[in-house]
Amino acid sequence: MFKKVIIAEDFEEFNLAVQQTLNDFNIVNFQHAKYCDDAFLKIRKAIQDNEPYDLLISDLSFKKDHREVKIGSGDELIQKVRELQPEIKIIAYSIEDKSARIKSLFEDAEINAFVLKGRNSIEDLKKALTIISASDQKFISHEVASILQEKGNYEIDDVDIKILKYLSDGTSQDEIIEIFKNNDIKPNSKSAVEKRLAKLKDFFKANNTIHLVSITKDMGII
Amino acid sequence: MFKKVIIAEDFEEFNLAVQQTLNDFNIVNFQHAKYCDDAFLKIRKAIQDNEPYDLLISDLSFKKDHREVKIGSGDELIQKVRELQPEIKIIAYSIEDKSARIKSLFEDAEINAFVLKGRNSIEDLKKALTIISASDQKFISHEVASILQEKGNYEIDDVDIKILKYLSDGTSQDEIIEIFKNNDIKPNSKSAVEKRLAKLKDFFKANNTIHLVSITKDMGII
DNA sequence: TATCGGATTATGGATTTCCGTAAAATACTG
DNA sequence: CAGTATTTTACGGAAATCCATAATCCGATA
Repeated sequence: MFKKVIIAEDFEEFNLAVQQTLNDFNIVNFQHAKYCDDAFLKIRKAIQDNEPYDLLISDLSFKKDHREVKIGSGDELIQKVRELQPEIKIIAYSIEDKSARIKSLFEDAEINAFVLKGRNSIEDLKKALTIISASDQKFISHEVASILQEKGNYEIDDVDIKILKYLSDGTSQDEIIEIFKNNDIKPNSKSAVEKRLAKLKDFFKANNTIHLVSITKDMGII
Repeated sequence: MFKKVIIAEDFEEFNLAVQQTLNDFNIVNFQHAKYCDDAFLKIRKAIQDNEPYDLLISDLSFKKDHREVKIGSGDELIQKVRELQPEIKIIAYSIEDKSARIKSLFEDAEINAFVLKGRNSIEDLKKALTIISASDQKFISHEVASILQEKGNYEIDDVDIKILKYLSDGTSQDEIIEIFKNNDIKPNSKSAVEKRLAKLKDFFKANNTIHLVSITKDMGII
């Protein structure tokens, strides 16, 4: 079982529950941070002191408040920690159930477990701890397990997302093309953008561009 | 202080924290429900037994799962409870920070306190309990307090919302007009809908309709 | 009933988006 | 290098939306 754990979680309620769970596993050496920045600093410090953490339990969404932060989301924190300390085990612990985001966590940041906050999340957290401490097996809450099997959104690339984001931000297609040209983004012709939008509308079964933006917002893609 | 409390909250973590807080106030007679339906039944039963609750602490968003429910959100639960038992005190306890929703809770359902889940929510919960048990004063977490002062969205009516919802659902303006005509919704001409959209875009400072839908989605209006 | 004001509806032209076709550029293959 | 395939770009007409103006309806009031 894990010896030294760090929790990144802004809500007291979840912190309390996680700590209680760790106690149940007789893990007493843990710390928590309410901001991603703090968590990252602690992890780096621990490495320097040659006493690295062997598990990170991190929330994904952190509330913004008065404090200015460098790392604003758990996704970023996890990514940076994975680079800094590749062998650390990571549990994402979040209410997030958007497939795009979870998928990218497993594929890009290579998290070891995803525990969905919900009616029985503590149970899941215990399972995750048991499984990933004993092996390199992954764990994912069953409510969202299916999304890992989903045939990929691999057809949707970075440029598509950019277009969608700009659209949802009130930018017209003409303006987007201008921006793309000024920033040397590769397909930047009127018809290329139009074609991509047509493809996206087809893919997401959207009736029109408004619908498309609405759908992709709901799915957490933008 | 309150004698008999019911908590409607689907997350174990929050239930635990709230119950601990009640214990701190020496409130021992409380129950909790993970589904709105259950909470409502308990409240009704308590009235019939002549032992009504004097406080409801309710979350707003409840996760959907396999179980079929009649009351799907805290907003609905609160509304129904307020009708059933007008004198009960109600604390909304939620992560929700969309002004439209909070405002309507105070104005329509006349909740007594709104506690925002966040880094210091337990502190706020204690304040709310103290204040509303002793008087008819309202409490609202300071992070969202400002929105009650906001000049109203009173310019936006039911038809506006309908239009926005249909748009975000992929319906074209022409189709919306058709639907309005078939359902005898009062302004149902091309230009009336266009005029309303122009007004909304002006109000929300949206560049175009896509932007408008995106903004109103973010604000929780649709 | 006459008239005023506000809201709704009608109309038409400018702009933007939509969508199909075709040319041009680029990549890949033998 | 020729030939094929894929991607990007160009063009143009159809459709939808945007926007300003004008006509019409409808309730309130004296």
